[in-house]
Formats: sequence, structure tokens, C-alpha cells
Amino acid sequence: MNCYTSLIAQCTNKKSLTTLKSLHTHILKSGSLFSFFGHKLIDGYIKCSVITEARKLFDEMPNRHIVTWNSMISSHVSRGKTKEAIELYSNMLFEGVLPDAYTFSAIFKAFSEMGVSREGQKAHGLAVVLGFEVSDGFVATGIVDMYAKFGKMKDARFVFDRVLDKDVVLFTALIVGYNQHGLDGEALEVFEDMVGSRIKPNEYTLASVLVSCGNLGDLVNGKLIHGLVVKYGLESVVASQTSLLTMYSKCNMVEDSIKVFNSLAYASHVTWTSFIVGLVQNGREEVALSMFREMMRCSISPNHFTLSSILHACSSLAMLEAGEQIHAVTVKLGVDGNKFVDAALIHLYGKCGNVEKARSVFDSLTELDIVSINTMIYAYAQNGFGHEALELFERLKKLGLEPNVVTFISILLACNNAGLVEEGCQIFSLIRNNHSIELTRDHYTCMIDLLGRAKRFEEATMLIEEGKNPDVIQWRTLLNACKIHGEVEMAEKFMKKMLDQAPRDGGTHILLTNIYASAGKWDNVIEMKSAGRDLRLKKTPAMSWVDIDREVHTFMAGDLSHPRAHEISEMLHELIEKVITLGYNPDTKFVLQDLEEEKKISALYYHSEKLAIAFALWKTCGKNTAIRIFKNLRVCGDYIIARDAKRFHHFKGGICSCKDYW
DNA sequence: GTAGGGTTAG
Repeated sequence: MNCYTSLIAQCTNKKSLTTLKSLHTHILKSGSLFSFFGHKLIDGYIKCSVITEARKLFDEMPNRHIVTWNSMISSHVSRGKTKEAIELYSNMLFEGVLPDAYTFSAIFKAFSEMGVSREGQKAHGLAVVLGFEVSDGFVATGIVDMYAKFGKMKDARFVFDRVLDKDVVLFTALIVGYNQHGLDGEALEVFEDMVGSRIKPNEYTLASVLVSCGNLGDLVNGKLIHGLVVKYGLESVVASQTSLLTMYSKCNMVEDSIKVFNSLAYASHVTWTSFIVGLVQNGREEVALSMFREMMRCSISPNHFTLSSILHACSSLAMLEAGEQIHAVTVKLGVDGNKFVDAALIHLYGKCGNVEKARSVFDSLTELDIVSINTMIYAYAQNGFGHEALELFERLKKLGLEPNVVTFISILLACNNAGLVEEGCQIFSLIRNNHSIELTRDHYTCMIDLLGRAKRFEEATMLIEEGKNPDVIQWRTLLNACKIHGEVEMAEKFMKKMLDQAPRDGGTHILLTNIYASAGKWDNVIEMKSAGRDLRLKKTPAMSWVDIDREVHTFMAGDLSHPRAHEISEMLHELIEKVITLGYNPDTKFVLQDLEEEKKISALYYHSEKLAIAFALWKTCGKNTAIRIFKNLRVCGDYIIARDAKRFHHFKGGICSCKDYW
């Protein structure tokens, strides 16, 4: 009889399920199944990962031992079968079997994963009554981790503080809790306590505190902890590598994160993703895209984290074609239903001016949440679809969702971009009356722009003065409105107010210079320019780019350095001749330099966006494909299609979607 | 004879 024990052990080690099952039959026939051997068999099934067989036998057994209850519960929890684990736990209590430290160490995770905090709290109470809460580190860790997952950091801390013998896992559970709820300062404090208590951190601890350093932008501590990773020989652990990358990129030290990445012998999909995310967040979208391609070449499958990030890279570069290919990848991998991925897709299509496609992704969502609606409203806003944005705003309210700060920024932007002045004012007063939303500078700036464009300078000025800490951008917004309406005197008045605040602001100087230039006040222009030189102001050069066959071509005004400069120039002249015969009249008021008329006209011809479009037309040879031109600053009023730094301009039948409002 | 914590995204 005793040989059963060693036979079961042999099967378990070899993971031989068939032999285990024949043993099962044999023991059953011998009449000793519901004894010690039954428990051994259950244990064997669990170790062979056939939990259903274990459960079947378990349910047949009378007089189940606490150890077997515990094995059943913990094996269900570790396989993500939380509902069944909780069921087993209640059955156990119902049968009058008291849980012990092993039971508690497993069960709290089930409560947090099921999201049932009341039940979790009850179990906590029982653990206190039975005396396990502060005396057993495993139990305490379970409780601390559960409260942390529920975001109840005060409860987690309360339990933590009372535990007598704190170990590295308990400390880590609390640190991770703080980290995941944005309390990175607290996370670092606890880490310091831990080190002070001479408890050695491990890879779990270090991974988490590194991320906290990143979130705080605390490079000093980040580097110290990098030192600890090296000291404890944890450099080859994936989690350490991943969080090192995250830490450096969140501290804006992309070069260091590149260095870490290049030193890795192997990178997991999480590490690749962390690296790519860091590149995207640091404005290295093109590198991110090539790393993404490299990742795919290495047959590392991207997941929803990777894909949503890389889609954001495509959005920033407005690379529609690359984005569409990645959209195809998301469908192929079946992650296109993920809400992060879908939001990124809506953002991409919105940013690339394809509102219909953004909307079709939006319509495919099975569950609407505030972020997905915000993203769609923003897509409408960017493209000047004011009424559609307002409609969605109404739908949001009907769904009973609470609009947040981002919703209001997007909707105000939509009103602004579509010239819906009254609607914008109404929504603005709605936010004012809704005390749960705090008005931010962005809300004010948007309203100031809206009122300024509507020539309602008095109200706009009042808003600047009412808003907390008005900034240069707001005054500059108003100056821009003066420029639109040719209000030179008003601009000078605002300029004085601004200069008190930020005498060295380059944008202000350039704007006022341009206002003088449009009004032909060349003396003032010269004066402003020399003042600007004295202040050593640098102007951001205008730049346009076009994406053809996944290659980005960049142009600056008058810049003939492109290898195809000759063809571009020919195409440009051909085009201009054509449009002149169609009635185009170069509008030199957009040339803000004091030049002879002829030179002004030629300056106008060589604007960066025109070079880009000439190149694109030459390159695509009149093929019937959409051409998307991008520009970092505002598009010159003299011409054209494109997305500029603010919004997309759709040209159809010679009319721009912004109705020349911008 | 059974047990606890981590790294990537809007």
C-alpha cells in the first residue's frame, strides 16, 4: 500500500498523466481513495496542471484536509480562476474548516482580481480574529497587496505598519502599491526605510522604484538605483532592464536608454515595448518606427501596449500609410478591440485628416468610455467638424458619462476651429458652473482665441485678466487675433502688457513684427527686428514635409538642397503658370519682408509647403493618390492644402475646410 | 504536505 505514495510522486515528477489516472483507478478499487492517498492524488493532478481532474476528485472526497483545501484554492488563484477560488473559500468556511495562513496568503489576490472589496475586507477581519494579520508575513503581504490593488493605500499602510517582521516581499508590495497609484514620492520613502532596515531589495523592488524615479524625473536616485541593480547582479533580469529603460526615457535621457537597450543580449516583448514607448515620448518617432520594424523582423510579437504606442508615433509624424499598415497588424493579431489601440487609431486618423475612418473605428467600439469619446471629439475638433463634435458631446451626456477636463478642452477647440462662437461661450459657462471641473489655462487660451477671432477683444481681455496666472501664450493668442483683424493699435496696447511679463519672449516679437509688416509699417518692422537681435531671439524656421512611399522629405523656404531640386523647381513653375492662367493672383501681403514686389512674389513661390507639394506631384507623376503635406508652423494664407501645427485643412473643389477662418 | 510582490499603453 505504501508504494502508492512513491508511485504518485514518480508520475508527478514525470508529469505522466495517463499513469496517474491508472493509479487513480487502482487506488479506487483498493478502497483507499478517500484517505491520505486521495489527497496525494489531488496534489499530483495539480502538479501536472490538470486542475479539472483535481477538482473532480476533491468534490468526491469526504473529510477534506486543510492542506488539500489550500492547494485547491491556491492552484485556482494562480491559474486566474478567481471566481472558483472564492467559491472554494466560502465552501470551506461553510463546512466549518477554519482557514490558516496558507489559505489567507492565496485568497486575497482572488478578491482583488474579482474586484470585490467588501468580501476582501471580511476575509481580512477573519485573519485578524484568527491572529494571522500581523504575525505572518505571507498573510500580511496578501492583505497589503489587496488594499493596494483597490487603491486603498491608507488601509494598506495601516496593515503594513503593524507587521512585526517585515520582509522584502511585504515592503515591495507596499512600494508597488504607491507606485501604481501615482504616489512615487511615498514609494521612494518606503524604499529608503527598507534599505535603512537593512533589508536587501531584489529585482521586483528595484523594478518598481526605478519606475517611480522615472515618474518623478528623479535622475539622481534613478542612477543610484541603477548602481544597485549592477551591485546585486540583476542587470540580466528582464524586469530590471525594462524599468531601467523606462526610468531613463522618463527622465528624458534617451541616449542612456538607447545605451541600455544596445547592451542587452536579449530583449523580451515588454522590453522592446518599453524602449519604443520611450522613444515615442521623447520625440524620436522615426527611430521608434524603425525599432518597431526591427522588433517584427526579430519575430517578437507586439502586443496592445506596443501597437498603441507605435500608432501614436505614426500620428505625431502624420504617417498615414505606416499607420494603416499597423492598423492591419492590430487586426491580424486580434488586438483591434483593445480600447487603448482603438483610441490610438482614432487619434491617428483624426490627425491625418481622415475623419471618416476615425469615425468608423469609433463606431466599432463595443463599449464607449470617456477617453474614446474625447479622442473622437478631438479628431473632429482638429478637422473643423464643429457640429459633429457637439453632437458627440450631447451623446456623452445622454450616456450618463461625466465629461472631464480633456473633454472640455476638445469641445472648446472644436468650437474654436469651426468658428462656433456662441456654442463655445455656452460650453465655457457650463464649465464655470460645473464645480467638479477645474478650468485650466488651456480652456482659457482656447476661449481667448475664439473671442479674439470673433473680434470680441474686450471679452477676451477680461478672460485673460480673470484667469489664474495669465501667460504669454494667451497674450500672443490675442495678438494673433489683432493680426487677423489688422488691429495695429490694439496690438501695441497688448504688447505693452505682455512685455512687462515676458520681455524676452521670441514669439511675441515675431508676431508684432508680422503685424507691422502686414500693415506695411516697415520702420516699426526694422525697429522690432533690431530689438529682437539685441535679445538674441531665434525664430523657429518654417518647415514642411511630405511622406511618399514611407520616406519623409523635408523642405525649408527657398531651400533647394533636395537632390531633386531641379525637378521640383520646374514642377513648381509649371504649376504656378497653370494656376495663374486659372486666375491665381499672388498675394504679397503674406510676404512679411520689405522686398521689391517681384522678389516678394518669388519668396512666396518658394515657401516650404509649395516646395513639398511640387516634389510630391513630381514624384507621384499624377497618380491618383492623396498627397498629405505637413507643416510645423501655420500654413501661409496665400495657398494650399495641408495640416499645419494647429489643424488639418481639407481642400475639395478649391474650398478649404477651414473656410479661410484660420 | 500548501504560500506572498514586478517591468510596457489612451
